[in-house]
Amino acid sequence: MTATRQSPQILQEKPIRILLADDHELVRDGIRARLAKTSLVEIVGEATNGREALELASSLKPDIVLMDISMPVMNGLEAASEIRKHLPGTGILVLSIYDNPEYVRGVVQAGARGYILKDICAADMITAITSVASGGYYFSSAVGSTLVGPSTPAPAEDPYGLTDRERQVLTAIAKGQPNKEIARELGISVRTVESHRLNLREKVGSRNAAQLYRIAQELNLLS
Amino acid sequence: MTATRQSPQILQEKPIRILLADDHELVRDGIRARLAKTSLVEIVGEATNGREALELASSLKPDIVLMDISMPVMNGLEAASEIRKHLPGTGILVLSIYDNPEYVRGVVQAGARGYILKDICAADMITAITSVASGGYYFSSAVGSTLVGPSTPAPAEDPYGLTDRERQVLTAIAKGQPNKEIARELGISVRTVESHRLNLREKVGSRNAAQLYRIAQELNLLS
DNA sequence: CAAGGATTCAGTACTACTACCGAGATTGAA
DNA sequence: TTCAATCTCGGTAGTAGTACTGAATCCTTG
Repeated sequence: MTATRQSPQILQEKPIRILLADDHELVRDGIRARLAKTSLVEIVGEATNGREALELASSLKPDIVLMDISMPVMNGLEAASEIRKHLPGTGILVLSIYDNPEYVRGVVQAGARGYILKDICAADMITAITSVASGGYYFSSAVGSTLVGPSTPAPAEDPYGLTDRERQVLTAIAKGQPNKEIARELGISVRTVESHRLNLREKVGSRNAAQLYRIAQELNLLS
Repeated sequence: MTATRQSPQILQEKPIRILLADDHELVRDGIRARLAKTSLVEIVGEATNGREALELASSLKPDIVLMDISMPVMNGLEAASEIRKHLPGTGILVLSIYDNPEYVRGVVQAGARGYILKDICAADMITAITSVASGGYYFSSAVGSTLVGPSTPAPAEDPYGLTDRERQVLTAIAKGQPNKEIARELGISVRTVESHRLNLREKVGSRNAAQLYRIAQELNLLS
């Protein structure tokens, strides 16, 4: 319930100590150049992979670890959860090139408190760092929206190649309606419904009605 | 894909224009006092309910609307979605006393880009405002963690009063196993499984196996 | 110990679903 | 037009689940 917060208070105080972790020197150079412009932050160390990040975080005890997800030896995700485990006070800010919702979720679950894209401008990057350092969460506009909502409203991919009619029938089955009722509702014979049912089970590879519910849900056919 | 961003760039630039919306004068006074300390932000208007906030937002075109959720006439949730609809460029930062995950989700779905608690310190409030003004998302540490994860891992309430054995059977049914198989697996007779099945359907009020899947899922019995 | 719930099992009859078979009508693409 | 897919419907048989009744065993709680 209570927020653990040792919050290094910012704004005009002492600089936020940052550990940089990215396997590309070019990226590190870029970040360093950007952050050099302000006295709000100070880079206290650099790592080129996840393991190194973890070790340096332990010894340097930075306020923030700013790191890439994809790194050799140990990726950012693993590194993040390790850091959270051993150094819960350290804020983790992930820098990524992907705006994939799944990535964002994964990263936050691993313990990161922020996710920014590499096309972020200098000012926003500092804002993000400040946010995380203050104990909050920060997300770039392109990825923040993905955090909310029922995970994936999913445009509903259909890997099974179901037909429209089959989808109708499947929906009814998932609602628990018996064939007779479905037939009445769709204005077709019970035998036809049975046909659809059989075809459905064949297509999705399930043994019985109970399993069809799962499929229906997978395809987002239920309200 | 591309982030829409008209980002008023911050830090040492012109102040962020804020519209304050809270039905309690005391709270507004507090916020005003806090924000007066910095030149980064400027309060351009105040509203005491959702409708007023919407109207003032339209006329004043602030960078940020900082508002409470619970307000008379039109609550913060409705106001947020209206503002997003009519003034998509305006950042909405919600100030609340509740750290309820559902609230946070709802608020973000309604269009807010930040959620902070009223016990936030002045510096963090400014950080939050800066974050939202820059096009990002900000969440207080106490609520940010609720954003991630499968909505509700739910400790699985059981409104049906199922017994342990029944739960076992239900799990198997939901996996699509026929009674015979369930019987073998649990080392009991098929008739017993049928009994459990019947009792289950009675307890949860469903007509057939397909519907039991839904219940199983509701109770979080599936991996 | 008595009471009650959970769990176990059985008989009987009926309904629903599954597994094959085949086949006509329609439609859109090659 | 020919072909393939979809949607339609039927026969027959077997399997699975539903609906009702009744009852024995075990375990816990009063």
